[in-house]
Amino acid sequence: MSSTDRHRLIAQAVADSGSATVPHLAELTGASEMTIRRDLDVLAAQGVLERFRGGARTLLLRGEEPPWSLRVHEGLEAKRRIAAEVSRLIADGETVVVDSGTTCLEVARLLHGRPVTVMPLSLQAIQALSDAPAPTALLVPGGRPRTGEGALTGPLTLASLAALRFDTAVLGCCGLSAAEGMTAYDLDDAAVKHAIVASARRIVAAADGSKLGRTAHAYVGASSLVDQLVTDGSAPADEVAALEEAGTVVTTA
Amino acid sequence: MSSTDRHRLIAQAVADSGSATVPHLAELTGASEMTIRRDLDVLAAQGVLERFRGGARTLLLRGEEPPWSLRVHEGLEAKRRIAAEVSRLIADGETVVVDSGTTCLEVARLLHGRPVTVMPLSLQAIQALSDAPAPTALLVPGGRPRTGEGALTGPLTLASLAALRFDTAVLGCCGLSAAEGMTAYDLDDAAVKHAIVASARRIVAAADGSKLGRTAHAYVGASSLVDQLVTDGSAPADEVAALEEAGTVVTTA
DNA sequence: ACCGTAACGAACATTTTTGATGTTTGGAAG
DNA sequence: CTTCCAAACATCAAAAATGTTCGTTACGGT
Repeated sequence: MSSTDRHRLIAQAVADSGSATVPHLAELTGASEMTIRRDLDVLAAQGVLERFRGGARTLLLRGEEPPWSLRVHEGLEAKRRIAAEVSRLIADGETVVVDSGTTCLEVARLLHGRPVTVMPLSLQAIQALSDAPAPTALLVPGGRPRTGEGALTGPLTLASLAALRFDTAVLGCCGLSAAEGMTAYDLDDAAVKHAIVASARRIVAAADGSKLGRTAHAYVGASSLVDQLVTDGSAPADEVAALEEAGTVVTTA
Repeated sequence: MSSTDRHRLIAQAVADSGSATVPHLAELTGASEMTIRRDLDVLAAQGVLERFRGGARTLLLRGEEPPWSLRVHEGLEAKRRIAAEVSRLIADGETVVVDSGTTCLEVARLLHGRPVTVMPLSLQAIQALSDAPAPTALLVPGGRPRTGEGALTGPLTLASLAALRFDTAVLGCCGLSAAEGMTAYDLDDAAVKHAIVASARRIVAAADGSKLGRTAHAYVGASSLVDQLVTDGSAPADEVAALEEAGTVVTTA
């Protein structure tokens, strides 16, 4: 078993019952107690759980977004397929702003080396593009990165977006439905997405099926502001139909 | 011999005689020709040299700044000592802006985990601080990173600096002398340094001895704008005396 | 334009290095 | 006083670097 698999198993077990002891987790995973302790330290540093003497308790509130480290590896192929489709929609020479989030990170990775100008809104995506060869032009927005997430937000980010105009925006979203529009997990993020929408001529949303029909806490705008949606096979058909009805072109990767 | 040592040896040999053949470099380093070819590919990608069939020729113009990849490992201990001294000058709770450059990168590394607010002006430093735990607050400036260097410059950078005020600025410089003031390698960089100076109450310059008494191409300002200079034992005594005369507090690490 | 030689790069084998894991032991927390 | 923890060391596996071989490609001479 790989260490990330074990991490996921531990996080799951702790989240399910609220807490777990070191010996229990050692038996569950087949690893030694020392390894479990080291894993718990890592997960605690990621904000997934909280250590106490002898074990750990969960910090994940139901309904809240799970931390970045757990989301990256989840449904990677689906994200890659969606990202590939999004990348196909972007022509050489365009200027593109890429939102934060795990799906958008994959999009950024695919733009590596292509002759486009990219402004990514997360530290992870900036890092992925920082060693890109000549044809790719990187633009860094200002902002405060959210811990773990790496998503840039705040006045500096809004100012950077306001100072520029883009051909295409690649938006990730936490929730998207024809009825409730696009939603994000918190207001800061929603403000950034709003600024992105205002700065780009074409809005492409990248969202796996689980995001469709869902509604998160912070409202970004009506679904009609999305020109094109790229999703995967798990998208609910009725929601897709409703979005198409509202004027969004939907592509299934 | 480590691979970076060999890279440096190759870069040196090619720079010295303008060009070198693969067999010659293989004999010089004791490595196989295949390894030399792979090394040359790496160095070519870094912009250090240019491949031609059978060997490589240098791309380093005399007087021009050598590329980042060659500077990082040069005089590392001296840089670390200087950085440690700079770090000692920064109190907990301060807001700090850290310039680009290899010495400043070491300063950023030492601020990792300390209870300070930091805005680094290079991608490398941002990366070094991106996983910093809670007490450290990271602020990302906007800008266009220079390839290889990672130094952020341009209007977005200037705007980010103009929007903020800092307790302390840590400046790296290419040249510093009492007579000629502080100089940078190019105008964009000089403009950024100028903005840094305008946004910080206290200016700390970090420069090893080789920078003192030297003058680069782009003028930043008089040496008197530096409140405190941290340098090392290799600094020329007369230059240090002249800077102290002009009002700069000089510390030797 | 053709051909021979030398250089190149892909593929594989081998070595070195690095990172992860397990074990032991002294010390700290409850 | 018992249990848990973390540092130190040993061990193992994965990954990277390096060397070797061989088919292919580019250059120079004719």
